[in-house]
Amino acid sequence: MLFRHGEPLRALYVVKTGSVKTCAPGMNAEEQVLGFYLPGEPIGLGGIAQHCHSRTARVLETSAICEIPYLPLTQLATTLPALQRQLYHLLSRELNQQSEMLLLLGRKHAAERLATFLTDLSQRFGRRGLSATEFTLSMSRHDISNYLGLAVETISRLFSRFQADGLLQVDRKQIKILNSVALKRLSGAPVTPPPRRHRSHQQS
Amino acid sequence: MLFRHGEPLRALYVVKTGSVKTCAPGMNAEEQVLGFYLPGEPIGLGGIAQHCHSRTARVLETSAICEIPYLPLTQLATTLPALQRQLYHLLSRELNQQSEMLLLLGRKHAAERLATFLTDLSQRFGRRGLSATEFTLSMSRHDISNYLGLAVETISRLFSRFQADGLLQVDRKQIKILNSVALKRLSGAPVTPPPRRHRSHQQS
DNA sequence: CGCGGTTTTGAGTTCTATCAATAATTGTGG
DNA sequence: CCACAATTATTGATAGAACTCAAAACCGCG
Repeated sequence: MLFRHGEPLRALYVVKTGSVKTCAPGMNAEEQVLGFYLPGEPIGLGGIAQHCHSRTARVLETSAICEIPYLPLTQLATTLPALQRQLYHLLSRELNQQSEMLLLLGRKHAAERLATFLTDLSQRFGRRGLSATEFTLSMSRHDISNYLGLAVETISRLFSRFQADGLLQVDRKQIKILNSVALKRLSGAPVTPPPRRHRSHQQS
Repeated sequence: MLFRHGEPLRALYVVKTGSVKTCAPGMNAEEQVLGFYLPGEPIGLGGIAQHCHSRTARVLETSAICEIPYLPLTQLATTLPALQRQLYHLLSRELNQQSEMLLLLGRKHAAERLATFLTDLSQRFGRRGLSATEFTLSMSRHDISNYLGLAVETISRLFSRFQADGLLQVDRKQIKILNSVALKRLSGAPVTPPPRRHRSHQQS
């Protein structure tokens, strides 16, 4: 564990290799997964103001983490406007990512959520020079389900379905995206909004 | 409308009287409601880094809004560390509020969501010296449902149910909280986690 | 008073959670 | 290294929560 919710903030962190998840204490025992962090991504921004961590950060696998001591950073920031701006920028990026999650949790159904999750991961891997179509999930199905607000079984079923539909090739934690276009379309607004016809006896 | 998503950020705003909602463009035409702002609460923080608004802000009723020009503010902040810190603090508060919403949308069912929403409003009114038990909702059922990730009909039914259960007294937009304790308990982790028994023929 | 909009209520359907059981994988000690 | 236990993942059956469609009730307003 990198740090725990509530601890005094001694440093910020950047993932060098491996991956990290951040969690907040949920309602009933189980904590809520709030984000996954891949190489190059900064962790702990949310605690800057309170001088204590707002999340708990756990590594998902053997990882190399770069530690940025907090005090020197803020002191430097007071004299370096560019650094100051960069910190704002990172904070604000976090905020916008969370807004995306609000949209996902509030308006998307299960398949859209998983598709969004996978496309997002894909893009982030791609941005780091890694393969955008073939990667391994460092987090468990359980973590994914928690993050996406679904049941583990739903995630499992969706992986099976996506594979059956030729969107993915899934082998345990190894993912290969076969049809990124369809996946992306599925993740956002489907061109044809699910034309659900019930009351089918009322057809004209 | 106060400002629109994407516009250059000219000022931050603080609600003096009335109320405001912020929205982001959703997937299918309809935009997603991301927050409601009551008197005393600051709007527009999310855009600080990009120098442009990340949300659209719409007033919900006749309101008095205080405008804080952006440039002077940031310039002042570079020389006033206390102001700088205050800005971080507000940004970070926004972040934590959103985390709460992630929890709500990801793990709570409909009744818990509405109960959370009402207790939150109640507390915020109370903090401003207004009645915490009796207030009027400035937003439509539709806005509430959008914000909470539910259907309008569900909101309506829940208001009816809460009233039938003696939790609230609802008259159109007038709300009177009759049992704030029960409401609060409902909003978080119920003491007895919903003991749903299906397969009831298997009872011992 | 009649009209558009919002809210409420009702009926039926769908999606996803839950329960249950099995299979696959990982970890552990002999 | 293998057998066993323990976790994690998959698959199936069922139930329940919430959505959709539909229509009525209610409200504000010209």
